[in-house]
Amino acid sequence: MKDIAKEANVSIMTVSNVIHKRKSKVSEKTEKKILEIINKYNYTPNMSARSLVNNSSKLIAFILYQNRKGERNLFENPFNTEVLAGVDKVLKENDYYLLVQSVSTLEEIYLIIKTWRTAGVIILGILPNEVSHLKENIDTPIVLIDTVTPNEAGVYTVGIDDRNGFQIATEHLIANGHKNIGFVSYSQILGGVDEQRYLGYVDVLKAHHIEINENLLFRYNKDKMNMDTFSDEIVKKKDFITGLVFTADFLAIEVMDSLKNKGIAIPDDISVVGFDNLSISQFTSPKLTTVHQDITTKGQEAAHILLKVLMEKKLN
Amino acid sequence: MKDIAKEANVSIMTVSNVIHKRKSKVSEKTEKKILEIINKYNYTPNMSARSLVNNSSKLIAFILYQNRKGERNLFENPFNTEVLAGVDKVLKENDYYLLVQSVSTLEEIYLIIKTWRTAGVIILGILPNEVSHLKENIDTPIVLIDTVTPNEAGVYTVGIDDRNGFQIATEHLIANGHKNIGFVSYSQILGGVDEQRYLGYVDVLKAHHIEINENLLFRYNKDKMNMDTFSDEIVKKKDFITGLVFTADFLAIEVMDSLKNKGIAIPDDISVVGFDNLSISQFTSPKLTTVHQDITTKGQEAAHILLKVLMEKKLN
DNA sequence: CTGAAAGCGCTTACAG
DNA sequence: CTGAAAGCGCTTACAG
Repeated sequence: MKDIAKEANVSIMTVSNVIHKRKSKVSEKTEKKILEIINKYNYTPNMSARSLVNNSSKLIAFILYQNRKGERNLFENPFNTEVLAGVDKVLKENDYYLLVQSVSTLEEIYLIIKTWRTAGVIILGILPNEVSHLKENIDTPIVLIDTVTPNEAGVYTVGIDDRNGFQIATEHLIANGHKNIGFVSYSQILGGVDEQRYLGYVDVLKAHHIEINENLLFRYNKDKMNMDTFSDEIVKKKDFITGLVFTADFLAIEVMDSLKNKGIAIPDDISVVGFDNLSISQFTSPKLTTVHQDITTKGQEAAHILLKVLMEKKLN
Repeated sequence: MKDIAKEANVSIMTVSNVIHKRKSKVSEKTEKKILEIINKYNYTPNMSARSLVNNSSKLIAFILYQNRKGERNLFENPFNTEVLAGVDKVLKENDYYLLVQSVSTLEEIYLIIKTWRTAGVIILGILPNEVSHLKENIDTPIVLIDTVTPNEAGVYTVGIDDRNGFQIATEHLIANGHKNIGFVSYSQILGGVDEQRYLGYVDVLKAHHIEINENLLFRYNKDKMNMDTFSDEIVKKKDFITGLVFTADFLAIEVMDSLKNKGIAIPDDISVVGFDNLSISQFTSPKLTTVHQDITTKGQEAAHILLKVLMEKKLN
C-alpha cells in the first residue's frame, strides 16, 4: 500500500479510500490511476493488519461440537458436511472466510473465537442447556444449527419444525398398518431436536390411541455402546416390533445394515423410516424411506443470518 | 499484554518471553508471577497481530479444487471430507488452524493464501499440468493430495500406489473368471490418479492376454452428462460386459444404483469392484467390493508433512 | 478532495 | 535476566 501510494504520488489514506470504494472521497482521476497500479502489482490487502485494527476478522468459525470423550469423527457424518457445504457457498460469495474445527469442549470454541477475533460463529451440536454458557463467553453473533432454544439477543438458531417432521414420519408407518413402532435416536435426547422429534412421535401415537411403550425407545449412546450390541436390543424384540422411526438417516443406515446382517429383512420383517434425506440414503437397499429436510439450505441459512447481523452491526 | 506487563511490573518483552517459553530469558520467579496473571485474565494472544509481524499466520488453507463450471458440491463427496477429518485432527493437535474453501480457479487459491498469509496449503483436485503454475504463484509449502507429480522443491504430494491398487481390483475380477471388464472413471483421466489406475487395469489385462477394448472405457463427465444417460452407455453393452472396475467408490455407488434401477442385477449380471473403501460403501447392497485405502490417514499425512516442513523452515 | 498522525497487539533485533 | 525502540500493514478520526 505504501508503495502504491508512492507510485501514485498520493497518501496511503487515499489508496485506502480507493480500496474501500469511498467514491465521494476521491476524484475519479486519482481513483483510476490508483486502481491501475493496484492491478499492476496484483495488490491483496493483508487481512491480519485489517483484523488487528478492527479488532475483528473476516473469519467465521464453523464448529462441529460433541461434548463427549468418544473418538467419533464428526466429519464422517454427511449431515455435518452438507451443512458445511452451504456455509462455504454463502461465505465465499460474501468475502468471508471459513475457519473449521471439530471440538469436544466449549472452552475450545471460546479460544478459537478469541484467538482469531472471528466475526461470528456457527455451531452444530450445542445442547439447549449449554446455550447460556455459550452466550456469556462469546461476544460475536452466534448461530446454532439444530439446537432448540428460545431466540436470545445475539444467539440465532436455524432449524426446522422437527416435531411436525416426525409426525409425518410416524404417520407414514401408521398409515401402513403399523402399531408397534420403535423410536430410535442418539442418546442425548433431552432438549435437543431429538426431543422435538420424540414429541412428534408421541403426538401421532396418542392420536391413534396407541400407548407409548418404554421398551420401544432405543437410544444409541455412541460412546458406551457399539452398533452390534445396540442392534441386538432391537433384535430381541423383533417379533413384537413391526416398524422403526429413526431420528437420523445416518443412524438408520447403520442400524439397518446391522439388522440385515442378523437376518432381519427390511421392510418385510420390519419397516423403517428415516429423517434427513441424506444424499446417500438413496443408495441403501431397500432405498430408505425418509423425511426430507434440505440440509445444505440449513448451512446457507445460517451463513445468511450471520451476514445480516454483521451488516446491521456495521451500520450502527 | 500491556496490562499484564503493567500488573507484573515488567516490560511487555518479558511477558512475550514467558508466552513463548523462552525459559533461558526469564527468571523462574517472574515467569511464575506472569503466568499467574495470564491465567487470571484468561489472556489469549491476538493472532492477527502475530501474523502481521511474522508475515505468516497459523492458518493452513485446505482447498477443494475443481476446475470446471459444474455446480457440483465438493463437500458432498465423502472422500473429500474424510481427508478433511484427518487434516483437522492433526492441525488441532499442533495449534494450527484450518481455513476451508472450495474453489474453481487457481486464482482463488492464490488470493486466499496472499490474503491470509497462510503458513501452508493442502489441495485436492490439482491436475499434474497445473502444478508448475501453482508453484510459481505460491510461496508457502504446498501439499497435493492424489496428484501424480514428481516431487519438486516446495511441492509435496500424498498418494498411494494407485497403479498397484488397481491391479488388485482388476485381478480380483479376473480371478473370478471375468474377461470383458469395463473401466469406469471420472472424465479427467490424463495425468491424474485415474491414469495410474488405468495403467494398473491395462497391466492386468495384458498379463492375461486380454486385449484392451476402447468400447469398455467409460468416462463420466459430470458437467456434460447426467448419471442416467451415462449408465445407459453401460446398459447398451450389458450382454457383453461381465465386470466393471471403478476408480472411485462414490462413482460406483451412483452407477450401481442407476444400473439396478434399469433392471441389471449386481453381481449376478455384472460384477463390480470399487476403489477407496469409503465408510458408506459397506451400506450399499450388495456390499461393494472395494480396494481399501485409508483416506483419513491421507489427510493426516498431508498435515504432518506440512508441519514438518514448517518446523524445518523455522530452524533456518 | 487529500494528507499527517496515532495506534491496533505483537515480535525482533539490540542495548544494558 | 530485563527493557526501550522500531516496525509489521492497515484504519480511524481529524485537520486542512
